[in-house]
Amino acid sequence: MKLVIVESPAKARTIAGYLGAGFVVESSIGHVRDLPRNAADVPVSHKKEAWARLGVDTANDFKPLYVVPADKKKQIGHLKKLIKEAEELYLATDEDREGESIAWHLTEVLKPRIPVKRMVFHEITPDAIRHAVDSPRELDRRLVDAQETRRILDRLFGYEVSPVLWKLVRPKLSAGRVQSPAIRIVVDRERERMRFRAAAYWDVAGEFSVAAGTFGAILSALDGVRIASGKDFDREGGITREDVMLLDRAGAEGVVADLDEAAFTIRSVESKPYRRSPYPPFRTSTLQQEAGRKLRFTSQHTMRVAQRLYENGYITYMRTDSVSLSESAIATARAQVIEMYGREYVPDSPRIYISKVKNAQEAHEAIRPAGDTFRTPDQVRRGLTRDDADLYELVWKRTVASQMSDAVGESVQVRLGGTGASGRDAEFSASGKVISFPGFLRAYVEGSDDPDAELEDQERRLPPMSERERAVAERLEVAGHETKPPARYTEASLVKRLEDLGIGRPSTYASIIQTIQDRGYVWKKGSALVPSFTAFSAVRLLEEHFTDLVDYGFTARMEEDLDEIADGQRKMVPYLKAFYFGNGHPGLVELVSKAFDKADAREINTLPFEGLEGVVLRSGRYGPYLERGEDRVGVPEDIAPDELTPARATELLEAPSGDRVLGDDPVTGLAVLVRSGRFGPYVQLGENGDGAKRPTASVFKSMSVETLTLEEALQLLSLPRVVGHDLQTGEEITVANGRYGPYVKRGADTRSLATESELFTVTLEQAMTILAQPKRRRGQAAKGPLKDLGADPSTGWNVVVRDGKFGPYVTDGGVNVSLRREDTVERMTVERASVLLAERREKLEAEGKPVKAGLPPVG
DNA sequence: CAGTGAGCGAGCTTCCGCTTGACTT
Repeated sequence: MKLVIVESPAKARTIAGYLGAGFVVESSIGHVRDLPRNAADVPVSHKKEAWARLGVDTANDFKPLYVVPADKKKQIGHLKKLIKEAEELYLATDEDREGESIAWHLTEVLKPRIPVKRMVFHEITPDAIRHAVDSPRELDRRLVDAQETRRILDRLFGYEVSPVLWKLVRPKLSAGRVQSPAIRIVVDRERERMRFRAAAYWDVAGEFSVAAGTFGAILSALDGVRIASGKDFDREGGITREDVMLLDRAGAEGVVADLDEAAFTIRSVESKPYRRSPYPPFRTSTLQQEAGRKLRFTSQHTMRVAQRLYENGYITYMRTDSVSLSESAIATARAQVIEMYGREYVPDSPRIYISKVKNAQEAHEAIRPAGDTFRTPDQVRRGLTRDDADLYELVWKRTVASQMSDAVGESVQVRLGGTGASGRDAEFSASGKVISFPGFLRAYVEGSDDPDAELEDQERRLPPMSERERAVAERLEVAGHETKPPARYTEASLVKRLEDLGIGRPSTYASIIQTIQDRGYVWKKGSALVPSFTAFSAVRLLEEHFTDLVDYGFTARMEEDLDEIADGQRKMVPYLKAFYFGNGHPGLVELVSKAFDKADAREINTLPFEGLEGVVLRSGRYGPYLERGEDRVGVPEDIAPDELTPARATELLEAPSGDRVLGDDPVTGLAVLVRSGRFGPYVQLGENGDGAKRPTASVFKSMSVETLTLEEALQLLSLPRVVGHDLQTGEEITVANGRYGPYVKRGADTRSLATESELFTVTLEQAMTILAQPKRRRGQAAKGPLKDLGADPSTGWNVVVRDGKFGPYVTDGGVNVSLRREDTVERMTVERASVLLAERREKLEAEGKPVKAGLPPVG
């Protein structure tokens, strides 16, 4: 028996059918080993290494630590069993960097003692598979090196830079080679929108009739001077040309009045041949784009549906950057076109598409209907859900159209003019398009992100007319226009932009979109991707401190370097050394430490906002807020950054706060308010305004905001209360409500009170009694140790298990250490605790921190 | 982002790219 391993189970099933008896075809289900994802993934043997956090030994030639992820263990076990019965192993993973790497990892994990052959194919047809089996090759270690370099670089980037964001922006944020430029693209577009100033312009639209019919035309020039239109303005609202005339409403109305009785003549009719070729077949990115535009699918939904179609044999593999079709697929497409539309709808020779995508690895075919004869959408629709059938139809149409003839026709440009009462010459123009042979357009028209552009493709017929023919203005109307800011990215257009930059891979486009939303960098408003204020802070930090890493060309340059590693012109270790430690330029380590030292959190979290004197926009722990002197007001989550105009900001700052006035304080005459704050409801004496501090007090938990009375509020505001003076020392004793609840205080000495109401009732004697008691540590003293383990055999100090805010821990009175994941309170022994404590002491010493002595056993 | 007093300590978050089921609700 010969064992063949491919990446995908569905592919394994297909190939098994082609190879027949004597072969067992199985799958690896993607990568089988990877760097440890987190501390829990690191094997015990390596936990102590300083580099365990990274999973890469940066001091020793970046040696990676590989582990088999939990969800792959079962399959690896299965493969190990199979290999025992096999006489030969064929590694048939994709022929690209990642596929070669999977093949190598398989040999490392399975350790086969039988002959191992590497076989590759780019299309799944019986001939191609047979040929691949008959002409195996060796594993290409240099290609594996290139993959390993890519993997390590991504890990170092992600795991070194993310902590900088945790410290300076917000915990749990992330940075990476792919996601960070993606966020930057979205933020950059929002910045453009914020800078954008609309420009208004007017023109005149006319309806004209000639002998053969009527048509619409737009005023294009007055006395030979071109009328300004949308393309003549820049994004700051300025006009970019001096030789055009800008019409305002009055100007446009003047033109209409002037032309009231004018006679018009056709001045020129120019026609040019029109020809368009079909689009190439789908690859992952274009499938996501078109499914987004035409079916309103998200990238993720498109991929889920495509996966289902693939597994059930409807389409070929859906994660591909290739646009090429197998010979048999081309033949099938052409035959289907002839059958459905006729022979004139296929060109004489087949169309061959070659990928122009940066970094294309071309391990697969384009996405097309599976099989040697394509089932038509009508044939499959019955057995499929609506979404499945719609996506199949899209794939089918695009594939068939890609082998069809060009669309051919004529485009026509007409100019006509007349003289106004004032003697001023006015010229109008109109354009039309007539398609004489639709070719591929019969089957497929690509969608567009821009609705105006979509109209461009449509046929617009003009009536036949000739030069010097008379035209009558049936109607002339003024029309006002405004320039529009550049549109926000959609999932589809962001995927396209990333692909154009060579960032990300077909298998990751959908997850990139997901990640940047999960991290709170981007949110969706309809189908538009809107960057959060956090994204602005993060991008700013990265731009200032990791300029090269978020450069849009970084991945493209990395890919060139990886190609050189795959070619043998360059070596992995020196490359990673230069990236990490620097080489004539600062390395990653230096950039990270500089960012930690120098970056100013306050500055990074100050966001772009202009137009209001004394008002700044900041991003804080509780989200974005506007600050004006003492006043602070939160910015609602659903406001997009470019919508926060000075007018909107003023509105927020002036908005009634929802505070309730309970009445006036009889002593000061000031208003008493209930407000809602960070720590819950509180009462305040006097309105904000002059910057003076206002006394406040938290509303007791036993009180309700709705029924709170002025009397209760005044009582609350009477805190802190002086209870009296210490009978011995004369020190003042007060009671107050603090962040840990009610307490009594004498100098620096404090004790908690049991209830809030005691704040009003406690007498001096009671306060003295409470203060005389030893300080109770919350939890510890109250609950006592969970378990007493007795004397540590190595130190002699008494060890107990206690419960803390981070869960159970052992302590000898000097050093504390949390129980590990594998420990439980019940199973804890003094021997185990002794080991944990020794480790902790060692670590403290290594970090130069003081190690406190423990306490001996009592008695 | 109202202000206010402590204590004893920890470990985690995160990358990109290959692939599917196995989970829970």
